[in-house]
Amino acid sequence: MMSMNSKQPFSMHPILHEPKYNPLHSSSDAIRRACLPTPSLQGNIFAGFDETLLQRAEALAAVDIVAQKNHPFKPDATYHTMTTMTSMTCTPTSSSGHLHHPSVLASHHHHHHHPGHHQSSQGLDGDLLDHLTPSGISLGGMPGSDVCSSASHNHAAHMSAINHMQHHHHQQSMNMHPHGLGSHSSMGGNGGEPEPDPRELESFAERFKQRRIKLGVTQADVGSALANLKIPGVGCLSQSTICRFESLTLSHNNMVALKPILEAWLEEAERAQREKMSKPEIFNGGDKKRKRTSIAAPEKRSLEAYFAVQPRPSSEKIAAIAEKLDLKKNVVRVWFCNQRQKQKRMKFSAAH
DNA sequence: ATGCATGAGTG
DNA sequence: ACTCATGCATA
Repeated sequence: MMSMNSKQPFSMHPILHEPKYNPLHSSSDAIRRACLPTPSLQGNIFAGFDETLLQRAEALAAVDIVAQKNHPFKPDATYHTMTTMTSMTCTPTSSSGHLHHPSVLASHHHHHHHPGHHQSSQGLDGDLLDHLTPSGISLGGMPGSDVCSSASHNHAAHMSAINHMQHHHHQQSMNMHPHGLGSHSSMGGNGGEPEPDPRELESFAERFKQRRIKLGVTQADVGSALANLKIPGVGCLSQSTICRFESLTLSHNNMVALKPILEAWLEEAERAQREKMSKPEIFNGGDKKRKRTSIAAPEKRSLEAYFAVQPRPSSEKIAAIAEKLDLKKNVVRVWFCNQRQKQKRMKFSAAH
């Protein structure tokens, strides 16, 4: 047995590599913040009261529970993060596991944005959550469970050997200023990936998937195989990322950054296969895991309702919401972060 | 295919 | 404390 080889054990190079993608596009416009499944609520909230929102959400939630009798787990129970030194990273579902270093695929354009706050509906949220405020809650009837201040982040470090190095400034939406329109692509430092054209990306993703399947390779395989390409600054990627690439559920910049890499892999894979075909030879072919928190439907509904009113609640509000829903503050915070990311993607794809 | 989570980089 | 890119775990 000799089998394969072609695998490199390690490859850690802290290369700082900056993929530069032309800052031009910036085509993300069309900012619309409401595409959540609770349109009816949104409209009314502002008109009248905040409490309504909550009660509605929770009432619905309650109904939900009863109706479905489905309450798999307590929001709180499922949470544990222990990656007791999980070995390395990439060991997807099938075949090959290499080391890698995810990284730098980030693209950066210009940067600026203002995280802290902005936007309309700011005054509103205040009202909305007023009830939630600690004082309000106490009265409300949830004596409770403390948890309020608990930073609660039990996750032990999960040191994977991964080195992320990205470099990004910021980009899209919000603060892009259209001045400089006459611009053209590439001029400053664009050498490889010319157009951030959504159409092109879309068709590429589709072709990619098709060719990948033709090669008989899984998404996970692609992810780990990337490390074999030895592209500076590029290690392997997860099945998740490949899947998201194919389904266009990554941010535009992320898609643009990944495209050349996956394209390179595809070419290489097809070339390798041709080579194999040409010669009739042989071939060949635990620890503690992190537990994923599962937010129950009722809580999720409430969160969505809050999000519709205020996508960026303050820390205090997050804490209040967390207590109210009996969730860890960190879980709520992360939920909002993920929700924002998701919404951003949705906005983008909706615009194209 | 997706939900929740981590972490680097940035302010 | 946020955004963004990614990943692990899971439905």
